[in-house]
Amino acid sequence: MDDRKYHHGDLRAALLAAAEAELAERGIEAFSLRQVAKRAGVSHAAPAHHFTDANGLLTALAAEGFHRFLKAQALREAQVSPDPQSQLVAAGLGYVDFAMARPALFRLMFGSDRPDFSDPALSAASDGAYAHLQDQVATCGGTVTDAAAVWAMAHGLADLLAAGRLKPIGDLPPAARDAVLSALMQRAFPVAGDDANTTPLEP
Amino acid sequence: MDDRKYHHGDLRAALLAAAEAELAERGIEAFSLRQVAKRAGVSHAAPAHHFTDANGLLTALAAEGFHRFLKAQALREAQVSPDPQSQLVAAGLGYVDFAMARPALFRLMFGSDRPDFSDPALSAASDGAYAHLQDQVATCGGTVTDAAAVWAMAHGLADLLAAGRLKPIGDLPPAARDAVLSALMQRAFPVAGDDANTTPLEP
DNA sequence: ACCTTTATCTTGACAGTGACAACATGCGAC
DNA sequence: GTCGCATGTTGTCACTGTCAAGATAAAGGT
Repeated sequence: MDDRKYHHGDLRAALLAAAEAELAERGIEAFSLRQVAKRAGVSHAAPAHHFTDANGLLTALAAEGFHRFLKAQALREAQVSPDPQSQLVAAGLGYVDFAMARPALFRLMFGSDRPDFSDPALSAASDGAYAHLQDQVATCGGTVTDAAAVWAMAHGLADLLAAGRLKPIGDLPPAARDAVLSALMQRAFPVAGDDANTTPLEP
Repeated sequence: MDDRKYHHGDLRAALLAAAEAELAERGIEAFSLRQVAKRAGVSHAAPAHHFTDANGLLTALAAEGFHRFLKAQALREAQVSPDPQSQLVAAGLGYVDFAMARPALFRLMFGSDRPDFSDPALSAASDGAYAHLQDQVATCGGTVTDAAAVWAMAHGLADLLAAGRLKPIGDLPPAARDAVLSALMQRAFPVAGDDANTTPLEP
């Protein structure tokens, strides 16, 4: 019944999938390379040929995570009107979607020292996510500080919700939750001309 | 020269201090119980008598962290006028202060599965921190949603700054940074009567 | 076709880790 | 004083990540 061949064919992808499953089930703190290998049905030293390190695997996984991260935002953006403000809020909702759907992966990407951010693939993926935000804020006519505000609000909501805090919001039905989150996102970047506290903080 | 006695005297406190130092130097991912014991000058199994587990030590450390966390906020609050708005913003600055001063401890408290939050001491400490925020927002006449907004903004800023992201803000000189952070905190909770986008989200 | 090179995977070893058990020490209650 | 028990130690076990050496098969040259 064991139809595995000596050469797996696409072990790299299989290991990434196994690693993500392990991450989701065990959490990042209990992550074990040998366990991942066992899950992929392969010897404990096999991963080293595709990812040099345990951290190497996590680095690749984080990079893949950032691509899915952008995809989650794109999904939300496609569902609203194309005006810049709506797009920005939608991206924020996608940010939270991702964090709640894959809390362990989210934590790996934003709250772990293990991924090597000097790795070209991860660095590029990470920078891409930041560039997307920056673009959106710029399109809205916002400053660097505005970008920081939006990012901080989205990230704070995402991180707290992923950690199971903020229950009053996390336990809301999806529609109601989206409404609250949208309102909160808009606080971070009030539309221009609202009132005094929206005067640009930077020239 | 080794004047240590068989019974340490206050090993519990020494272990907590050693653990915090290890956490700061090695990071949470490389945290090792045996290393902590060695640092405290004690055998590898000694910690088990004061904290049952490695996680038990981290739980106690997190609890202590929450107390310092509140202290960092109190420090800021004492430096501004006693009106509720200023106090709330000051608490946010204290939140960020703590995260930047002790990023590893911050991560242990807010982004780790290892501390046991069902532990009475940690639970109480954690609840205390949340209660403080809730009180402040209530004093300002804010709703539960307002509390979430303030919390998310402060937490997002703190987490991103602790992770070394948000460089444009993190690299600012303290005074300028405080100014920006204060402005961002105020976005999360615009003073009542500002304009339309501040209409309460909840009755 | 055959042989060589190379990538892929396995087996075996080693030091370090957390947890447990068995034992040593000495503080404090009586 | 001596005895109980909290406090520390030593020894061991299974597990982990990493490295080295060997096995297998795919690819490429002749």
